[in-house]
Amino acid sequence: MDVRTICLGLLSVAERSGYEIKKLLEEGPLGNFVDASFGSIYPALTRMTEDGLVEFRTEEQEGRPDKKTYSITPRGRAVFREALEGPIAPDRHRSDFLFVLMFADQLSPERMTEVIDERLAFYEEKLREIRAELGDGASPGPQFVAGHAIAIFEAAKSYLEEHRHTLEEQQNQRSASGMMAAAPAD
Amino acid sequence: MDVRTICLGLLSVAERSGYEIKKLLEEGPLGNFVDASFGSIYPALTRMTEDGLVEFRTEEQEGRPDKKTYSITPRGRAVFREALEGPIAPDRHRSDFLFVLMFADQLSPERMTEVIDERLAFYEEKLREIRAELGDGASPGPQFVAGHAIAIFEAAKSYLEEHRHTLEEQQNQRSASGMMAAAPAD
DNA sequence: AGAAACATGTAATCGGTTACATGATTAT
DNA sequence: ATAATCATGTAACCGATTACATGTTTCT
Repeated sequence: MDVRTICLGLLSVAERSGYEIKKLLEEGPLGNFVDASFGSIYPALTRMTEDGLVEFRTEEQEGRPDKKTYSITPRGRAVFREALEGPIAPDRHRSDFLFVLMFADQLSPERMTEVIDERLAFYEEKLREIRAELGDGASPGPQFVAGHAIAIFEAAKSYLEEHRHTLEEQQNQRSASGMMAAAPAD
Repeated sequence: MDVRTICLGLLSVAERSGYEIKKLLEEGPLGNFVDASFGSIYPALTRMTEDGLVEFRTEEQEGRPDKKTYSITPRGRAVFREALEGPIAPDRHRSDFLFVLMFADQLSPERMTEVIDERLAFYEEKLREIRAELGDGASPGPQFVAGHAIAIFEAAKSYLEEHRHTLEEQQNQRSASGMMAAAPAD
């Protein structure tokens, strides 16, 4: 999903400024699965205005740049509808954390404990965050997405809690066997 | 994690060619959480050879380009160790699927059913795939990563199965209420 | 006093993808 | 026959990130 489609989607629900779009992507349920920076949002909005997919109204403000509130045009809606009906690209879940754990046997016991504990703390905070946001008034779409985020964070957390010992036990063996080191098997 | 570190990691376990690295990233447990294309792997390997992090031995072959089998050098190992000890970037999970479901109320019932059924089929295939790969002989790291993939795919699958009705019921309501259409609330 | 929120925009850079180039062997 | 696997490499392109530029108000 490119930044243009993302903006179009958010604007299909309500009119918003570029700044507000960024905030929604940081804080909303979508925050966990979609991302875009100011440096991509503002140019996308400008370009889509040229293409007639969105239009904006300027609200004058003191002390700040004038706020540009964008709304989607009928053409924009049509383009977005096509995006919703077209093929959906597969998820891409990149995890440096899991990459690091792949090489568990090269980690010191302290490092292992550190990264795992940090991760668990992260999951807990994330879960608290999402549950706080999740007011009961949300419509089905956002509600579903937030719930999905909770489901997978919880699954990841439980898995880590229940299986960390498989990584930590090995650590003990390595410590126990002294300085034999050398490259382990695949 | 950049491509260089990824290659270094795989080479820290055993010597491999660029082609084999690509295959491991497609098929191994890491396949779900790490990615790199030939167009980035080959240049990375060349550059790391120049930097003395890896070295290669050429195996002559007929009918194909000579195979270059890379192995990690002590300096490469040191660099990789540093990467393992440095800060771990947060996961980035991008999902066009969830983006689309965010706008559930703009989807036709047929489309909704289609995307959900496709997704469930995808989860099932993916799970079969991972379980097939997951020989019992794997070392703790890879075993953990594969298990993690299974855990989150299963969680996602269950969540979708158990909550798809929240999206589909709304669809019925829309159908029932006729052609009232118009923009829904946030 | 200082940080964070509000608000938009541009330019340089960059890592990575896609497509191209080449071509035999093996499995379906 | 045709597709897939094996095998490396380059070049063009591209979307996006990061940093820069500017400046007030409000919260801590």
